[in-house]
Amino acid sequence: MNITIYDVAREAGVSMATVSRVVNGNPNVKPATRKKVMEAIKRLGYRPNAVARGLASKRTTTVGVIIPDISSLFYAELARGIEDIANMYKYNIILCNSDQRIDKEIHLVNTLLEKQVDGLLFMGSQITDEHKDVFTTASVPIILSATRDSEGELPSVNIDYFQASFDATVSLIERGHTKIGFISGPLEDPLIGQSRLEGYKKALRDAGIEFVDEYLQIGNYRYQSGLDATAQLLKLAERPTAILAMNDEMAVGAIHSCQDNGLEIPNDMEVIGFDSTRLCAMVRPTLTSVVQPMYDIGAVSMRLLTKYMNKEKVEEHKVILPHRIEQRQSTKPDDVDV
Amino acid sequence: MNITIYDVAREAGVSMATVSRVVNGNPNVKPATRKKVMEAIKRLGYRPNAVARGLASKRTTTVGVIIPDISSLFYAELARGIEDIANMYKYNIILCNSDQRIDKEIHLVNTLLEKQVDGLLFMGSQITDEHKDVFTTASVPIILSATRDSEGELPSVNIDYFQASFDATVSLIERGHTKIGFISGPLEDPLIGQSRLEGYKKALRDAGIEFVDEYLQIGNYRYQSGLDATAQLLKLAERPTAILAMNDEMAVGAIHSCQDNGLEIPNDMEVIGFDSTRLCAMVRPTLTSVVQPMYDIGAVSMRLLTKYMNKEKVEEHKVILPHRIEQRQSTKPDDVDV
DNA sequence: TTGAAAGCGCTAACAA
DNA sequence: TTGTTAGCGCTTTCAA
Repeated sequence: MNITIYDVAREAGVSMATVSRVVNGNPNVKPATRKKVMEAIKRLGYRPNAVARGLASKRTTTVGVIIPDISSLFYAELARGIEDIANMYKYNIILCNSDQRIDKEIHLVNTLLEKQVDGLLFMGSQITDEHKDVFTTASVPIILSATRDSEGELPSVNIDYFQASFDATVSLIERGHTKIGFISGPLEDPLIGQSRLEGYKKALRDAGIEFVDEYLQIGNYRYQSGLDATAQLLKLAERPTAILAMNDEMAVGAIHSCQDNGLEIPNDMEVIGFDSTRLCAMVRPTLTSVVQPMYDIGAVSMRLLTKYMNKEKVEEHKVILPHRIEQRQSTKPDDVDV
Repeated sequence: MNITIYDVAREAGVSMATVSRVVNGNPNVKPATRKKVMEAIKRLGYRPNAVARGLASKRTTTVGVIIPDISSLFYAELARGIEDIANMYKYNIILCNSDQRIDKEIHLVNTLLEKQVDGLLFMGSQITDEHKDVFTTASVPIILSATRDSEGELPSVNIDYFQASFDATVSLIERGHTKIGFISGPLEDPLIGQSRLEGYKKALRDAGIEFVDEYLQIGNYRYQSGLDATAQLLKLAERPTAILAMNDEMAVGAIHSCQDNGLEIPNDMEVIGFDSTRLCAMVRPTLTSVVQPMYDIGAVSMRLLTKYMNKEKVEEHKVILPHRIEQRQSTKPDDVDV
């Protein structure tokens, strides 16, 4: 059998309550008593049972994290941000991969709630009514991380995808481009996929440039799809002179595809990626990319969650983190005033 | 207040025990009774409390995972393997980043044991006596994943790092190289870092090639260090004609550094990486690399852990997974028999 | 096939 | 400052 708080109490000649106080750092204990208890704990090798504590106190100091795929560079970085802050506040995280499958997502939410997590961090694509149904059955706070619901009812941490994509497109237009290829991720995702496409379209519209259907290519965020999408673009009679890809991996594919076709970057083709992952430095020429602060999104999400869990006042329930464009070699240097 | 098993029992007009049986799929329940209970559960929106269950049953269906850094491509892939298999066996994982800091590792093991995990998966660099001390206080199985203890007492899942490095070096020697640069990770890590260096040295020795101190460069597994290490190698009077790097990221750095210096790959320099991550496809020329099946290491580790947790017979406590070299364009094609 | 009841190891009033 | 005690919500004998 394992050592329990009761064994420690007997060994130290005090009550369970006193041991509990010592273990939990309650100041109402005479130093001498505390010492006795500490010694008994050491002698017995006592290790408090967090499950029993959780049952009695109704707090588990554990939060659930539902993530599409931890093996993706993007989400791994985000997860690291979450875990660092969780760790700072003495929480542990139960991490679950959902593969963006709705049934799995719902199932995981239920499982995590059964496990009595103190809060939930959710990353996914769309928030359906089914999601909202489970969410409302939860008695603990839930935060959307790099994910939004269309009505914007739930607390969330994001960047402004529309604006980021808009800005990147504008920066290309300002360089004189009118034929801009757009390599999107799947459009099923209404709030990231769609928003970014809308940002692109808006920038064109603002500049009086017509949207050309063939310039829109749908990828799957993988290298190969960037390669393929670009091959399609290059086949067009009126081929684009610049490409905006919705993540870095596809952008690297775009660069290579261009190079394979004898184009020189950035002179024959300018390319901008998205996410500004480490990958940007690992390609020649290096990749200009929209910085999406993934680690920060995770960290801020977790920080926000701790506030909800502690029932602190939260003034901003929907956090938008800033983005910017990191210039590297796949775009021409900005004109410099002399 | 939340709905408890007692509420369901009353609603269904049965005892708590019967509800428990239904919830746990115990067959000794009359179908009609089961139906009554199921309906009551649905009506009340009952959600079993896993913490209470854990306390009563002494099983949490949760395993602890201690990983150096989830944001590393290598470990993220491994973690995905772990989680997939855990999920398959209905376990959840509590994931913790250790940053390879011993004090943090020890602390995490203790925290996870307090949380009553049913088992532990440990990834780190070296297993010190301090590690072994905590490990022995655990009453649940612990498995080392991509990590080994020098004495080889604990169950573990690995590849043969010595042999992998040996094989890669031999393949270069067989291509006629005698001047082979070796970009290592930090050598503090005795079982991965050192083993691989030894494999390299042994291959040279077997071929009667002398080990040249300057050909050994120490990196930190990041792109920049591959760039820097290679720059050093290229400065040598007798510069290498081939480079073996201990991960893909550094190998890509090596490729770029060579190209920056006007060398053509693979003609002027052959390069082999390690891990065979997706990165290999994302560089021109594509990178030949030693395949270390990271996902599988995670999956097999978790599978092994389930066996221990179920007290099944395990014939092989130390699993060595096969490795191989994936030929791509950074090495010259093998001679083909006509 | 079902129910009664004794814990699991701890926290948190409350009392002293 | 310390102890007593009643749960927390469930599983698991044991008996019926």
